[in-house]
Amino acid sequence: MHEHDLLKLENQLCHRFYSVSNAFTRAYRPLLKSLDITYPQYLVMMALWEQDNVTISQLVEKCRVDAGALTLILQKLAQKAFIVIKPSQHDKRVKEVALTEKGQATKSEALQIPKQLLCQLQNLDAGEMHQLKVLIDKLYCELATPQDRVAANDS
Amino acid sequence: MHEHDLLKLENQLCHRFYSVSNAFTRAYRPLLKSLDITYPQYLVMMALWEQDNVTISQLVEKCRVDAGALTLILQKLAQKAFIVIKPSQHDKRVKEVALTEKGQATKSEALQIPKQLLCQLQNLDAGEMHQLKVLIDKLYCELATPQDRVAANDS
DNA sequence: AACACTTACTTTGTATGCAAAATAAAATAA
DNA sequence: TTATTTTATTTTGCATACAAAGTAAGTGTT
Repeated sequence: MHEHDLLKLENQLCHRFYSVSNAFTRAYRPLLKSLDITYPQYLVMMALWEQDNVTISQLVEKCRVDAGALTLILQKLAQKAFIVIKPSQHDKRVKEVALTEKGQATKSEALQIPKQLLCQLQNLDAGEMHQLKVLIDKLYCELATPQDRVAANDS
Repeated sequence: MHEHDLLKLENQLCHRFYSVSNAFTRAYRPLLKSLDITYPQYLVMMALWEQDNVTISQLVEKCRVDAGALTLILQKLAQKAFIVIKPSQHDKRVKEVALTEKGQATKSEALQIPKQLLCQLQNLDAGEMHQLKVLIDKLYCELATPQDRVAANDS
């Protein structure tokens, strides 16, 4: 590849991720509307449906959401009564996040979301989907900062 | 895949794009610092280095940046004297964006950016990189809204 | 126990991303 | 030509993303 081409938008992997990531957010918005949550809030809820009663640090690691942003996201989810945030008994620095009954009940509604979205992606077969995931995971490991990498390998 | 697994974070393609896209932005930040531009501003500059004297609509289409956000991004770039924005003679609705001498000169410095970032991605060989691009492009076509899709196919 | 050090989280300031409404100007219809 | 509709861009309001600074509460050392 010519040096000149290195700066072409078409050749940037980053721009593809930028475009697709934003497209995902837009695609999820109408599906999430009935649940009254945003896409980052949905990520947090998915993490909690998988494992309840976790600390904020654990959510940061699992969801890969910025800690500062997560503070606000959790406040919103608490306002909407999906979760409860309480300080830990053992360590007052730590806060534990737990699903409310409403939060747990919402999981069954949310099951429709991935199904509806997958309908939009019939173009990719299961093999391509898998390959994409493998390649992206490989990419993330190199791209992430050393701290992120440690966290990613732990899981 | 069990229905229960559909909501696992690990199985979400969207979460991978979310993580990697944000990781890219963080990875670019230190590299772009010496140029005094942010990552979205860098996307716009790349588009202009490829084709100068374009309209704002053309930049929206090529960069896939939100039009509302682009207004601010262009104002920032104009403040820093990378570009000049002037209304079109023929159609007063349209604005044309042109690189200044400083903006053009910055391209040679910017050539270092992709090189430095590729050094962080030695894990992926050229074939994998290509495969990744192909799969992501395929994905974008399905994921984008009808309007986006039209624009993507035009290019 | 007093000090330094680390951890968990929040706050702050700046920069988008997005939908929807608003503006202004051109194109089209009547 | 006047009214209607479309197009190009900006504005608005809300929700992150991020780095860096700040706060409070444990830990470790001496």
